[in-house]
Amino acid sequence: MTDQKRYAPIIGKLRDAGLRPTRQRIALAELMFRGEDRHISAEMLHNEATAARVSVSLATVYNTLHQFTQAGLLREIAVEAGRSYFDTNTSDHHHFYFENDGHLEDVASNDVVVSSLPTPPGGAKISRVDVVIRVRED
Amino acid sequence: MTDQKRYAPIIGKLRDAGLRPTRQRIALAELMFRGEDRHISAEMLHNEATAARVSVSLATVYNTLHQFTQAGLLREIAVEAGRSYFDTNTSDHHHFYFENDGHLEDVASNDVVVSSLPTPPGGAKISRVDVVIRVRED
DNA sequence: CAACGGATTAGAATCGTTCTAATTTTGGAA
DNA sequence: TTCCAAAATTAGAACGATTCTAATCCGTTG
Ligand SMILES: [Mn+2]
Ligand SMILES: [Mn+2]
Ligand SMILES: [Zn+2]
Ligand SMILES: [Zn+2]
Repeated sequence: MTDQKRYAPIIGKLRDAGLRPTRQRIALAELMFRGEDRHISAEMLHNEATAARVSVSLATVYNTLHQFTQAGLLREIAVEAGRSYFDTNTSDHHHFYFENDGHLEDVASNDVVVSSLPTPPGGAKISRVDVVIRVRED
Repeated sequence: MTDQKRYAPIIGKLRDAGLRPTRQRIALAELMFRGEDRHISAEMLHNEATAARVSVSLATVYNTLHQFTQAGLLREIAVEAGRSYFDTNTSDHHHFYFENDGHLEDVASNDVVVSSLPTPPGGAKISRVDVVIRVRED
């Protein structure tokens, strides 16, 4: 199987998002979007790329994460000051945050119900509602 | 009126929290807790202290914010990676986050209802539930 | 294949925060 | 009061995550 075929879905995804399918973006997308949904930091992704013998600079990892986010392929989540996570699950859902080790897990979408949202002041429009359930183990 | 009397409530608050009422802690508490509830960053508080001609190092501002948080006088909030806010309102409530200028506002406590919280995996205990309603103006 | 513009890169720079080690202040004991 | 030990403050260095710069590379289009 040629790489062209192997990566056809990802290349299409990138093209649809208006992003050139470069070697780096294809490899990073491959790493992030294969398998299950993930919550990944820039450093984590950079390490994974290195482990997979994909040579990408950290700057490109950041560029790619932000471009993907802007294109709606990822969602950026801030739970602790200092580090951003990027969520490969862009559907409407909420999170457990494990304070012990700082990782995130999805909450099954119907397991949190936010009823009765307030009207934002001054005619502002709601762009997103984030529910973070902070938990501690042991 | 002597300073001793003027600051008596704040000094009591500090003592109750097991913190020595130093000049710096009294001044910072005075700045933060007078007036309405606030969502303030370390840099903002340091600037306010400077403007009020209170000489405090930035390190002490950070120390104080963390000590107050640990003592339950403040609550730390992360809405964007890179910067922490400290909330003088420690009661159970949620927030609007204005993406335009990055400021926070309280949501009247009964205006958000989170019904049916999920059980955390692996016997973890919920320590807090944060709801952030991201809004955009204009 | 040429060429233009977008993408990548190494490394420097920036930013918020934390750390270090020296100095000052506090509160209690004598 | 005076003295001391512990706690608090501080300047500045260090840190970790992220962003910037400006040189080089590569994808696309003609
Ligand atoms: Mn970002
Ligand atoms: Mn903190
Ligand atoms: Zn998620
Ligand atoms: Zn608040």
